[in-house]
Amino acid sequence: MKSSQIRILIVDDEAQIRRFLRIALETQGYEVIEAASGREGLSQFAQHPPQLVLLDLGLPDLDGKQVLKDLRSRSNVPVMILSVREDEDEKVAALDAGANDYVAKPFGAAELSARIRAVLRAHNGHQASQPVLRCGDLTIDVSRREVTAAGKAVKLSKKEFEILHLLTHNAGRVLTHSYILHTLWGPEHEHDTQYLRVYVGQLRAKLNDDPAKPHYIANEPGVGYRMLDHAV
Amino acid sequence: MKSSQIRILIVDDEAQIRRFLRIALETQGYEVIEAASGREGLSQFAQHPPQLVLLDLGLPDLDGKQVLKDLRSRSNVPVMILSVREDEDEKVAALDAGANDYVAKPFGAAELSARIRAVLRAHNGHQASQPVLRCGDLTIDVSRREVTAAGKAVKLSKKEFEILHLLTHNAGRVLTHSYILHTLWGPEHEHDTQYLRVYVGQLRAKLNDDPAKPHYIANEPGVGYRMLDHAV
DNA sequence: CTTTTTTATGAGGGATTTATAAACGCGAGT
DNA sequence: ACTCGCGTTTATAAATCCCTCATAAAAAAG
Repeated sequence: MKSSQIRILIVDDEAQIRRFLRIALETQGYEVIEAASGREGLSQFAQHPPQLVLLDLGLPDLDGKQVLKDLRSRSNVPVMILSVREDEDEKVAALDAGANDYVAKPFGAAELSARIRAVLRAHNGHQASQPVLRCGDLTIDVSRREVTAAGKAVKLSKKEFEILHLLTHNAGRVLTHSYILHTLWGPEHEHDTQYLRVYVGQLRAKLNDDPAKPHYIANEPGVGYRMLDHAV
Repeated sequence: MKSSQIRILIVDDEAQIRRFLRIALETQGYEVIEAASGREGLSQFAQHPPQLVLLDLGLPDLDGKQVLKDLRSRSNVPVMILSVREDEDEKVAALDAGANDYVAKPFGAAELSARIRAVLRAHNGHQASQPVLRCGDLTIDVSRREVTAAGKAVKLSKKEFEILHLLTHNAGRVLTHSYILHTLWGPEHEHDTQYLRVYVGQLRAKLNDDPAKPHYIANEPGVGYRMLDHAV
């Protein structure tokens, strides 16, 4: 079994920073593993090879640059340096040692995410890889276009997938009929509510969902539909 | 093959900055060409394709982001944004629009050079990184342009090879018709879906692949194609 | 309780998408 | 000039999906 979920290794000795990064990255759909020291980082890297490494330069045991060197000796995985040091020589040294980017602390979560996307995009070759959506026992791998419900793979048509994707992306919120229709069918079909009923019915059939006691898609009479997110 | 010298295009309306950059880059051995506006930048890009673009966001005619968009619609050349704006949203927007790096003015010449090296390294690295691609019982030797399926050598034409290469490089993911056409045929044939059908048919014939029960190339109706990666 | 609105679901026709063969134009090489 | 391979176009049958319609159940309103 291989999902296209992207794994990121954080190597930083400050637990607070690791926490902050983990939360920021997991909400983006990334899988996060941590290491509090250079040696642990290298060991983690060997055991669970990540697609990207976030590396702090100030580590207790090994120097961050040494860790980078070791990584580069065995892999060309993208490495982004996170550091408090604003020294230009430091940046140049790290970048020339093989780092793909150098972000000075403090940094915003949004900028870091965008830089991660940029680095991954450059490395994978142009196509930005999208994360895996999860909602209860439902997983949606957008780039693979694969859906599993309660462990079982479910084959969906294009429109079915679009509806499920839209609902899951806004899990918990009620999406009005007209909003869904406007988004997926276009403004001219905003009032063709029947379209939706048919497709939601097909979706529920494929997901083994009972409209009377919905596990996934719930109906809000007169308003629209919503994806249930019982305890994410 | 192009000349060994690496060409960099600077797009910035301030002559002073262009001068500063030109001096800094030429001492590093780069060939430098300049443009003072967005339109001139795009025209220069078309006439003398550079290996890297340094782009200022604040241009007199076109918006910098529009220039980036135009560049991205026809090339995946590395683009680094130079900007006085430190706004985080601005950075995120530029990076997500396809920029490879975002450097805030004022910056040091040494750091800029190092970042340029890092971006170029990452860009060149990913092409030379995998000399032979493997996916199931399919092997693709990129430099030799040789393909074997289930042990047997398969002779492919240029376009057939490009399609198979692109699909295999993103094995598992669904690549949309328009993405494949845009990448291999160019933006103007983005909607000529029939091209693809013919070539995918030829590929499947040469690979002995049955469209009804595909072993290699699977169709996602209404979306695109994907290479199957059963248990890598 | 009756009426009206909203929802669920099955089934089939029509339109779109796909697979495949085959013809055409073009340049490279013989 | 001829052939051959390749990329492009056209044509057509088959497969698939989207939409429509009909009907029944459920919910809301009167």
